[in-house]
Amino acid sequence: MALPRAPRLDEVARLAGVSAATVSRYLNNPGMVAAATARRIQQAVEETGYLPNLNAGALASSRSRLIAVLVPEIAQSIFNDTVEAMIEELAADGSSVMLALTGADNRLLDQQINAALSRRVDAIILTGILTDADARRRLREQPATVIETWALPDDPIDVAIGFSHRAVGHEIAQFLRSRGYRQPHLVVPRSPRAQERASGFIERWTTEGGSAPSQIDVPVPSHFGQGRLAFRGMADLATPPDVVVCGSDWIAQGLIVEAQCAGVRVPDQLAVIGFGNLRLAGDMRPTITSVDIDGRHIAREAIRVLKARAAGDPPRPAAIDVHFRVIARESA
Amino acid sequence: MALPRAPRLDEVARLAGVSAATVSRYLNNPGMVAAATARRIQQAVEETGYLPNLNAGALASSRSRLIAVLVPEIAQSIFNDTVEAMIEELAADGSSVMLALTGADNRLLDQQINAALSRRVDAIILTGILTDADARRRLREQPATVIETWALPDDPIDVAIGFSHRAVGHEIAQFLRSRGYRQPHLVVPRSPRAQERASGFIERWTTEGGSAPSQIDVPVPSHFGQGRLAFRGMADLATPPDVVVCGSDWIAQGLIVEAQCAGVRVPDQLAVIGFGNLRLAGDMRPTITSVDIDGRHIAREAIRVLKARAAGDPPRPAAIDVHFRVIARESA
DNA sequence: CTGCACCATGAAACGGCTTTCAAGCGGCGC
DNA sequence: GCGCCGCTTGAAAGCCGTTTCATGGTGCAG
Repeated sequence: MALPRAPRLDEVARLAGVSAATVSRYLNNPGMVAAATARRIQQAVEETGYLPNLNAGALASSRSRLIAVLVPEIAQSIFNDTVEAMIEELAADGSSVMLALTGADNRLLDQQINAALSRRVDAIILTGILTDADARRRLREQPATVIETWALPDDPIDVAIGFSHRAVGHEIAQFLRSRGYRQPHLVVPRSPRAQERASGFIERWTTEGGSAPSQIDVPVPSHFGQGRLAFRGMADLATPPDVVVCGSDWIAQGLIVEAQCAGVRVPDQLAVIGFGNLRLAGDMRPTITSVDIDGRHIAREAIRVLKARAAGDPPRPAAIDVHFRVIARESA
Repeated sequence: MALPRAPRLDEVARLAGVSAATVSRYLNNPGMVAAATARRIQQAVEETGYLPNLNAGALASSRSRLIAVLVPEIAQSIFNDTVEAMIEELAADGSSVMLALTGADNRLLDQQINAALSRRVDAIILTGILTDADARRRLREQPATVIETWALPDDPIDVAIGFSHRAVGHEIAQFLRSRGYRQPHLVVPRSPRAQERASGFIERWTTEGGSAPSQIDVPVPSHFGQGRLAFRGMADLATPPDVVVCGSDWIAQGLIVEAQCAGVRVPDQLAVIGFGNLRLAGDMRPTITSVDIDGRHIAREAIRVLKARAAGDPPRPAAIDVHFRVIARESA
């Protein structure tokens, strides 16, 4: 196991018969060097197996090509599709992702922001993270681009890419009314986003003349087991619902399983709608009506912003609405 | 939005009335400086809001405090618990994680290894990734610690932390025999690990006098929908099974749902066992018998190895067996 | 009191790349 | 034939820490 020191830029340069500066230019901007020189350098790179030291590069250029992605957790997260798309798109663009977990309660947010800033990341992408006034101020007062995703705050820290959770609530209310449901029951995770969707739903539902829905709150992160519990909890309701609006597809799935075990047919006796349009929504039996969020779209918009900034665009706050779609399936 | 340049080490030093070297020592090894000096430095750090530039630090010390974690994907991954534990434990230890996705088919493995090496990561942790001879050679010929997890290869690249998938197969066979099942059917994802478990199962099952099980292979990543399909596929079998051995809890869950829809009672008419012991296994109705892997244990062992190496331990290959446990529940 | 060991600290030399500045060179318009 | 322009390239000055080596001072044994 011989471990010869990794080759350096100047060694490649010597081999190619040019200066280190030229090799650097070739690597970062191939068009800048003459074609013949480029060929010689490329050959030297291959011959030595040279891999640039990105730490040195980051130090010299104050551009780390490292993006911090902060999420509460990944074991059971509705954001995983978005995060996966983000990492893939960034990798294709030549950046790497530093993934940091802030915990469901955001306990580690400050610490992780510091870690990201210490690494001098080019950008911090927040997904599904609530930031208090203090954190927002800190994030505003630093040079990296900050992208909030999955929501559209009134006062974005920098750039926000997401959708209106309130509008989702409206749309679900609209959808269920159009299908003729009368008595909705809400199962709402204790997250600001989910609460906002619920509030939007109630707003529209009652405006349209519906009677106030019943509601139960559940802990985050939401998961299958909560759906089961939520169904059992419904036994206590004064007026039995004809449709359950679930804060996530997992909850919807658990609720359907429990209903079926109790002999309640879905959707004939009880309709169910989820949120997130996870793969299982289309796979479940019955298939689950849900709300689709295009994570890849969010990811691509984020990259677009980052590229624009890297190209010198003035950092000007923006809110990008990526919308959402109710996907009607069997369950509602 | 004023963006004054980030404070530097020497500014903190001047404010504290010491040299930059001393501040550096205090930050990396507080015990090295006198108590009174430490207090002054700490105060200066707080006053300036100093955050060390880890790129510069990495360059100077050739220690990046950055660990690359490579996984095939995260949207639907049985490794997420392990990865989450890994990131949390590493963060607690002061390192950050660069998460890279290699794709279900490992297509991006080479590219991601290069990205990690370019960042001069302290270690590369592979989870659920198959490496061909070429990749293994490359990984061996570089200075970073390489940790393979979730498996115990015969010839670890460097350190392996995992369990024997073959032994899992043995254990499941043993377990099902002891419960009196006679006719198993295997639903096996097309991943080397899953195939190895299946092979171990068959080995033990037939050795103990059981008749050869039927088997169907399914694509990776495995998910709920495949369980449903797998159940339907069972209609064609010559001899109907009395227990289905699934390659993941998701498959098991999908299979149970489909069985119930078909009027087949689980486990009375058909037993099911999963793998991974995801949270939903305990939440499903009926609860799913599964095989538990302690992801956090794997993560902690990995940290232990990294710390030992950082402390100067000679890099000597090792295979650490973290074992596994069959969790008996209602479904089998 | 001397000498020695040890602790706390500072000065300065890197670490490997980027980028500014300047210069060489060939070509083109006049 | 001259001057200017633009394209390539090189030299060298950073970027911001870490670490080695050296030094001054302190305490303790003899």
